[in-house]
Amino acid sequence: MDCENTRMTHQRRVVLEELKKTTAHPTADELYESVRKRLPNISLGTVYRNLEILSACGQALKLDLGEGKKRFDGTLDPHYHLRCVKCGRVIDVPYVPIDKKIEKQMKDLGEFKITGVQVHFEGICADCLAKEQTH
Amino acid sequence: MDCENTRMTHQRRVVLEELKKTTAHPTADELYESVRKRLPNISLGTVYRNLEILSACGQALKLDLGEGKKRFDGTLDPHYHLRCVKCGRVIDVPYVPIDKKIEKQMKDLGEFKITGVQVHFEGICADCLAKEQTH
DNA sequence: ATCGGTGCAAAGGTTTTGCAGGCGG
DNA sequence: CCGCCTGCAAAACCTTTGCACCGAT
Repeated sequence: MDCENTRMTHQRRVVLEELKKTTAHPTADELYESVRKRLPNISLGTVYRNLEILSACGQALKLDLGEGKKRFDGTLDPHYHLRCVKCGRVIDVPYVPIDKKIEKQMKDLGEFKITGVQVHFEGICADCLAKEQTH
Repeated sequence: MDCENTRMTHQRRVVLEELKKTTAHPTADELYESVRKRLPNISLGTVYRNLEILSACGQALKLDLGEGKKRFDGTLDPHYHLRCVKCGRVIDVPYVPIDKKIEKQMKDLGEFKITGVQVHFEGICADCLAKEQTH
């Protein structure tokens, strides 16, 4: 996509700002709700269009954790994600350089060229672990 | 889900058989088309319901590679998947035990309990690599 | 002034579901 | 027989898109 000819409109700026404010990995609709508090007239379509452009141009990450909807992330530093199977929350997992290891092991296979790896974890988050111990 | 009280109906059997026939990782709709050749009256809803039950009960795998639709896999032996960014095909990648390594490294983090890892690759398949060299 | 962006609403694609009848164990 | 399963169709969701107007550069 052509990232040169994009304009930083008010709407796009607010979408990006709201996304960077949170670590909750909001869906487009969730972000729409929080952006709407500042821009009551913004449309859901605009939020989708801006999230698409922002993620295509490297200013945000688009995540798909198999929930049937996409999530977005304003944190660009390398990290992984864990989806809590109890509460559904998506939390950040500190980066350890496993991508490279995987790719290195996989490179030997030779029948295809690997350009990227998606890694995400399933598990139980700290809050839900605590709840389990209480009961 | 309760896998004890499920019945092996004709439709369910054919869905599973057709899924096991292929390594193409069909979507629900693609599988519907191939099942329909044997059961012309089956409905798409039935295919969806059976794929849900079969994957919940460990007789098939449900894949989500971020395409906006799910794929299904009748091969239960451990293996990974690579989605070709050129042609969109999903091909099998032989298993090397990286899951365990990742989990081991991640276990030390302690703030959450990791129960599973999803790993999938992006790249260029053998066919598309061959085409690139021709041109 | 240009041309990308916006709001609105409709449409698109995938998946789920309510219902009445059918059939497997 | 009981109760899971089916076909059908509508609905539920998430996301994209056509259009006319607006506004960033």
